[in-house]
Amino acid sequence: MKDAARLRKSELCEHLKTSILTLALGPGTDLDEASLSEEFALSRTPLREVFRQLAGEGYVELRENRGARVSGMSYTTLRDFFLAAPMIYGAILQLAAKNATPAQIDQLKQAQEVFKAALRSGSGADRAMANNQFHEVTGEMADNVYLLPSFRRLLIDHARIGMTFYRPQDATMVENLSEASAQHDAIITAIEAGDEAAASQLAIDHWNLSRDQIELFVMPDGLDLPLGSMARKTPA
Amino acid sequence: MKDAARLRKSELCEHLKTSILTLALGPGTDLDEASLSEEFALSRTPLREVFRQLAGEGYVELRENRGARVSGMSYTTLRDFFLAAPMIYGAILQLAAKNATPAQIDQLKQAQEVFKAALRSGSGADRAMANNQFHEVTGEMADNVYLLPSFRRLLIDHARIGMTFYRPQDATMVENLSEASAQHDAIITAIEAGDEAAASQLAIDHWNLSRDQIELFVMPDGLDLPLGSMARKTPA
DNA sequence: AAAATGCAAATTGTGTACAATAAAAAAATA
DNA sequence: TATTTTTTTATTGTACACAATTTGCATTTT
Repeated sequence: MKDAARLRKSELCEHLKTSILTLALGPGTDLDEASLSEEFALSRTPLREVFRQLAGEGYVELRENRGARVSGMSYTTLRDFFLAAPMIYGAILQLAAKNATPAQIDQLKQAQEVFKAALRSGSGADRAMANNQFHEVTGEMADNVYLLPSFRRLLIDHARIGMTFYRPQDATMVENLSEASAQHDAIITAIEAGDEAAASQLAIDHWNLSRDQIELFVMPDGLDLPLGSMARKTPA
Repeated sequence: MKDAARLRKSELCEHLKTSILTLALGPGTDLDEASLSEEFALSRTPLREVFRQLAGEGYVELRENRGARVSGMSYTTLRDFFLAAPMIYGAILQLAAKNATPAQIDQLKQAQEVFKAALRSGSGADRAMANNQFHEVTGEMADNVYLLPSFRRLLIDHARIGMTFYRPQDATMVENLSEASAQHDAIITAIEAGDEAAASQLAIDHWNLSRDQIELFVMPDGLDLPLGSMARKTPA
C-alpha cells in the first residue's frame, strides 16, 4: 500500500466538492462517514480530515457529535449573497487585470473553451462546473489571501444557485447564457490588456446578468424579494 | 474519561489561536504534533483535526507530509492587506449597524470595557486580543456568511501586525491608542443608532488610524512603500 | 573539499479498536 | 392511549499501532 490512499483522499475531496456544487448532494444533506469510508476504500481518520477541510472552505458544516452536512442555503443566505457578490467580484476582477500572469491568462482562455463546449453540448452540471472553474482562475489571478476566502465561498453558492438555471427552460435563458459567454470573452480581453477599470465594470455587468437570471428563477411569479439596489448593467 | 478530551481540544484550539495572534508563535513557526500532543494530553488524531480547522480559518498552513506551520507574513501579504481591509471593514460595520441585536450590542460594550482596561494596565498581547474581540463581535453583528471568511482572515493578520505597535514606544502611539478607543465608542453609538452611513465612515476612519500606525512602524526610516491611495480620515 | 549516495532517526499519514455520545426502539407507567 | 423511562442500536470521537515519507547525518566518490 503506497500512496494510493493519498490519491483516494484527494479523489474523495474532489468528488464531494463537485457533488455539492452540482447539487448531487443538496444543501442540508447529511454525509455518512461509514458509507463514504467504504465507497472510497478509505478509513475514517483521513475521511474526517477531509470533512474538516471542506468545512473550512465552506462546503459543509460540522456539528458536534452529529457529523457533517452540506452547507445550507436559505433566503437569508441569498440576501447575503446579493450583497457581498458584486463587491467581491468587482475587486477580484480588478486585481486579476492588475496581476494576471501569462500562464494564468492561458489557463483562463482554456477554461473559457471548456465553458463554451459545455454550453454547446454539456449538462447543467458541466456548465456550472466549467463556469466555476473560469471564475476560480480569476481568483488565482487576483492572488489576494484576504479576499480569496470570501470569493471562494461566494463561488460555491453561486454554482449551487446557478445549477437551478443552467438548464435553460426558455429562450431568455439561452440568450443569457450566450451573453455570459460573451462577457467571459470580454473579461479575458480586459485582463490581458491589464485594463483594471474595464475588468471592474465587466464584473458588475457579469454580476447583473447573473442576478437577473437568479431573480427570474427565484421569483418566477413576481414575488417581491428585497434584493438591494445596484445600478443595472451598462448599455451595450 | 468523560468529555475531558473535548475540553482539552477546544483549549488547545484557543491556545494556538491566541499564541498565533499575539506572535508567541511567530509567522512561519513549525507546529510539532508530538510535543503539543503531550502538552495537552491529547492524542494526535484530534490534534490534527484542530490543525485542519485552523488551516481553514487561515491561522496555519498545512504542507503535505511536512506538518503545520503558522501562516506566513510578507510585504506581499501586507500589500494585500492594505487593499482588502478598508473594503471589508467598511462593509462589515455598515451591516453591523443594520443588523445588530441588543444582546450583541451589550457584548460589544463589554468588549470595549475589556479593551479600555487593557489599555490602562494590560500587556501588548492583552490589548491586541481585546481589540480583536471587539472587532469579532462586529463581525457577528454583520452576520454575512460570505463576508465573514475574509473579515476573520483580516482580523488575524491585523492582530499580528498590531502586536508590533500595541506596546507604545512614543507619545504618538499612546495618543493613537486613545483615539482608537474613542473611535470604538463612536462605533458603538453608530451601531446602536442603526446609522449605517456613520458606521461605514467610522470604519474608514478607524482603518486610516490603524493604517497610519502600521506605516509608522513598517517604515520608520521613511521607506516608501506602494500603499494604495485612500482618502485620509475625516477631520474631527 | 564539494557533491552525491546511502543509512538511520524523526515525523507524518492511515488503519483499526475502543470509548463516549446521540438516536431509536422497547418497555413501563399513568 | 399518551407519555415517560429504560434499553438497545447506531454514529461519532479518541487512542494507539503501524506504514510511509521526509530529514539529518555519515560515508563514499570525484
